[in-house]
Amino acid sequence: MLQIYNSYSKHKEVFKSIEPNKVRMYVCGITVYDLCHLGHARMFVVFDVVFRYLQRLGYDVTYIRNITDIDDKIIKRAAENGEDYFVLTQRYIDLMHKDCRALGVLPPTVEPKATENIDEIIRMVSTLIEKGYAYQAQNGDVYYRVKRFESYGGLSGRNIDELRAGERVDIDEHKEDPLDFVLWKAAKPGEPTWASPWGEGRPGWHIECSAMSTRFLGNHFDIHGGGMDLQFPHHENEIAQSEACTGEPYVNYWIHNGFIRMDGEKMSKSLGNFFTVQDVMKRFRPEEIRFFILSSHYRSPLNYTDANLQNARSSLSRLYTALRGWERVDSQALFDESPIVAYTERFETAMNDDFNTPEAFAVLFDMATEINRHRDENPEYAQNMAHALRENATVLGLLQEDAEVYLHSAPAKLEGDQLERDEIEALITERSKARQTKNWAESDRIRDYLKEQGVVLEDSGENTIWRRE
RNA sequence: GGCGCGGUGGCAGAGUGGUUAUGCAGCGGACUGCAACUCCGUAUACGCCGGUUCGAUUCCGACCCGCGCCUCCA
Repeated sequence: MLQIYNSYSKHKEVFKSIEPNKVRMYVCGITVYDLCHLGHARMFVVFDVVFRYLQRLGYDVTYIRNITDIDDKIIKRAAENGEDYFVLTQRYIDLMHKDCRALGVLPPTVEPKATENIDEIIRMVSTLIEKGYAYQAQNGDVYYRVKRFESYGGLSGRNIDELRAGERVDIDEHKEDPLDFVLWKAAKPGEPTWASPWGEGRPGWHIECSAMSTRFLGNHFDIHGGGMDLQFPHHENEIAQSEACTGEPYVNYWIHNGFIRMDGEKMSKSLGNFFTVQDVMKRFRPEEIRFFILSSHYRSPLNYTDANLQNARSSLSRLYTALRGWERVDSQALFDESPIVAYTERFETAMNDDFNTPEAFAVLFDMATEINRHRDENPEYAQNMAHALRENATVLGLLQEDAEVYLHSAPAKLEGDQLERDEIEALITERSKARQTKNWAESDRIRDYLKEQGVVLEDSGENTIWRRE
């Protein structure tokens, strides 16, 4: 039975979907004005695993992940570049998709954009005004009237008075209340705009998610996710907008992923201490990055260090090594037999506990040990265990590559020369000849040379296999 | 200041009121021409102080330290 930590209740709760066998899930994607950094990657990967695991449990999942393609930062960046905002956003959307593909992130069911849902946004703002939850101010902006929404603060655990007393609320003379937030921004010269009942303008940030989630998932849906930093005010505001608009509960389970850290601090754009996914992929395989992300629980902070990425490399190498030689055979004779099923049950128990991927990893490693242990003496069992290992890893989006291909692949986009496969194999042949004549000096010379080139040899009897490290 | 999260062995990272997490690294052994891979074995642990308990790393309280949100941010 799946349990999910609900950020709203601050407890783990048994997951029960609104409709039997169906899950409707919305996740806040990114604002597309720059390259994805590791923090974005964590969000993509974490919710990809949620998506995959819900499907594994047999749910028909509708997964919506939006793209924010109009906002202040986009407009500013486009102006700096002297290009149209939609040229800028399209470029970064393409790059985001490229990063996601590399990281093994499955496409969501629908990936809506703010600018393609302006009608829905306008409709929602209109309803909020009609119901007295919103008002147009002197400056033309439309604001949400926070004090009208009684349960405001429920998600982030704060109340309106505390927020008002907070030091960082900036006073805006146009707002009735400093906590009110913008739903529709009146046009400023030179900005992209859309026509609306309140004049030319563009949507505020929070409203797009309310509008798009409602459009694609209905008024009330199962899961809403995003980064921890979106809990307040973004998600709090979404609840206020949607529930005020529809009069129905908005979301049953809120899931928030933790941050990536650099030297103990949150990795973020504003602090400037971030690595882009592309930066890291110059030195590590995308799968190593994915492994690194899933090696800690999704709600915990995750420290970015070279050592941790190296650790992911070694660990993944161990798993692929166990899979080597058991490639994609359909035989399932033993797959359903109890010793193997027991591991899969342990794996699911781990995942059922709020997507405990580190615990799930432990099971995968135990399976790997089991394969290695029985490789020679009971190959049929090992084969089926390998099959089961791969099946379980699929839920994490890992170990999908052919083991031999993975282990032969370059772990980094090295500058300079890298030995080609043919050269490596020629050297191995040469070394084998030396070994046959017990010319150990020559044999070791070749092995040392390859080692310097990042190629490790493994002898087993007459055969020698290799991998890159 | 308000709200919240966390401090686990050399590193990373789960978990539990009494029994091996797991991975990497270390040590010993097997395998090997030597290695690598693999297997077997093994050491190192639960921030500090009290309390509850037969027994606490695990529950409760205080304290120290770190982090996050309160402002755009995954």
